[in-house]
Amino acid sequence: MTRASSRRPGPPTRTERGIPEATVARLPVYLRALTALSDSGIATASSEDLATAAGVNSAKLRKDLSYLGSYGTRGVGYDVEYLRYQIAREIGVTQDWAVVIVGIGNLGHALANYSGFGTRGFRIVALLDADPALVGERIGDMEVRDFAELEHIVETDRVSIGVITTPAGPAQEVCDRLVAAGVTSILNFAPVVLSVPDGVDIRKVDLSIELQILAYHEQRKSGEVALPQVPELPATNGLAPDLPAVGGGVSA
Amino acid sequence: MTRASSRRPGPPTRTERGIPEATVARLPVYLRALTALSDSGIATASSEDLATAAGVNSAKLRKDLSYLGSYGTRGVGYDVEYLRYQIAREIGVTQDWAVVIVGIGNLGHALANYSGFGTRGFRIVALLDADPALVGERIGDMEVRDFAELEHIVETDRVSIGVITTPAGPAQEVCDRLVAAGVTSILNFAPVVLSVPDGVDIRKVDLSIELQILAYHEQRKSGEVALPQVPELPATNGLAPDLPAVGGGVSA
DNA sequence: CCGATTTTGTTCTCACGTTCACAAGCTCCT
DNA sequence: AGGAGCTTGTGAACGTGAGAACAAAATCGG
Ligand SMILES: NC(=O)c1ccc[n+]([C@@H]2O[C@H](COP(=O)([O-])OP(=O)(O)OC[C@H]3O[C@@H](n4cnc5c(N)ncnc54)[C@H](O)[C@@H]3O)[C@@H](O)[C@H]2O)c1
Ligand SMILES: NC(=O)c1ccc[n+]([C@@H]2O[C@H](COP(=O)([O-])OP(=O)(O)OC[C@H]3O[C@@H](n4cnc5c(N)ncnc54)[C@H](O)[C@@H]3O)[C@@H](O)[C@H]2O)c1
Repeated sequence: MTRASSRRPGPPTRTERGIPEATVARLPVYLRALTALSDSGIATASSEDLATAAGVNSAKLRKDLSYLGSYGTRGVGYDVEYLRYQIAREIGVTQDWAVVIVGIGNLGHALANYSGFGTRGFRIVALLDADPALVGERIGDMEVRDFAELEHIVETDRVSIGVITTPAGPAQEVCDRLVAAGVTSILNFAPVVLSVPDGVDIRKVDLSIELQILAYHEQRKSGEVALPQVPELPATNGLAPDLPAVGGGVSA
Repeated sequence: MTRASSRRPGPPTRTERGIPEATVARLPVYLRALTALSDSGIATASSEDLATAAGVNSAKLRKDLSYLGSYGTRGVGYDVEYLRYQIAREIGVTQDWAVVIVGIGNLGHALANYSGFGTRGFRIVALLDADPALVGERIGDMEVRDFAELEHIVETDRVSIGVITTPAGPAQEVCDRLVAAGVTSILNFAPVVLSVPDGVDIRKVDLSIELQILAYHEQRKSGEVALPQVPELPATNGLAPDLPAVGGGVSA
């Protein structure tokens, strides 16, 4: 099977060319914490200070940073500006990435109005929508353009990141168009599972899911160990035979 | 959280009263997939079908579902309606949870206008803002109310979930007020690390972080193994001595 | 120049999460 | 009725991540 892939028997994945995904997800948090410290005029910070600012354990922070290299000074700590630059470089936000937003409804408007992206390594180069009534509307210093211009814009501005804020229905179709146009990273707000070819990264932001996760824990808090729990399994079976009459009998 | 852990030394965490966090985070995805199947008039689905719809591996899906109980039928699959109800019950969205949104700016407006929460187990009971100019504004069938009414509303409507969409500055203060008022679950959109007492759950949605994670992978794609990489470590040290002259000498 | 002190970088161990693989169990066909 | 064919539920192997602990390096005071 996958035995042929055993290159290094002893050393466990040296730094080589890969930072653990869990670490990658925390680097932006450290970056933000460092920026805050820098803005406060703090020049040096220990792993303990940084960990507190980032809301993590200091051992974890040190291990995370160690994947980037040895940027601290023992007995002293980390130079805030220097480390900030190193992390920004590692993430790739030392220069701006061009971004298009597709679907300028409620959420698209909010994103278009948000000023926080420009200061964090991203530049919104186009707001696209398929609705002719929206095309031409000005939002800040930008104008909503027709979704048909996608391919042209992606090529001209070398866009590699796309944000989908359309309804769930057209999301896959929009996604396919983005990929075909050359976009290789997608941030999806629509509540659907998008499928993309290899080589394209996709991340989703789903507010309903976040709330439902909170609800799960909330339920546990109130009921603690109580919970009606319902007849977990009726001794024999009784699964398919008797539907629990929740949403009414489904046709089909 | 890590309190009552050492109860059973031998058996590996029987179903008891705890579903792995990673599984909890996927249950809402399964719930949505089941709802979609149900809407399509499909009465039964195999783990393979479900896994495809949810965008996960079928073995993972089966293991996840096994934490809830034995709700499938071997050789057949899962009854869509039945399983949907069981998951909804486990998550706790068989009845609605009351939610307040604090900070009715760009993002707050978008959330207030969103109709998707009501159908997924949540009921927005109040839109709160500290800005007198906003108070009284109507959004859909709701009216923006003064943040000062928070305590009253939380008590009256038994609110347990709060959403923070204020700027980063006042977020911790708003968070403290929410907690003091009795809210025990918080969804935070402000780009800050909030600290809350034990017993309060907090989740964050951070768009800049999502984009930066995409940027990291994007950078890897283009440069592959290239990347200027910069003098990773100057042979000796050279860390603290020579600041990289990025932000100039800070007064610390 | 040396030892005390501080803090990093790393190693080790344990816990958690994912995937494979297959016996157990169900339905349907002959 | 009995076997063939599916599909679930789960034990076991494997991989990743978290945290404790500590040796290695750097500063500072004497
Ligand atoms: N608004 C929220 O707070 C919120 C919360 C959670 C999730 N979401 C999700 O985010 C997405 C957007 O939500 P919204 O409230 O902004 O919806 P919306 O209906 O206000 O906006 C959707 C926009 O997409 C455009 N659009 C539709 N089809 C298109 C296509 N094929 N190509 C280009 N543009 C197209 C529409 O013209 C519209 O302007 C939805 O999937 C929604 O489920 C929104
Ligand atoms: N808009 C976006 O697309 C977007 C994207 C990413 C992150 N965010 C974050 O989400 C948050 C909200 O963004 P926004 O664009 O809606 O900001 P915004 O400035 O439009 O709205 C903030 C609202 O909060 C209210 N507010 C301020 N202090 C308050 C207090 N103490 N109590 C109650 N209300 C208070 C303000 O009156 C205002 O209405 C910010 O933290 C922002 O960084 C927004």
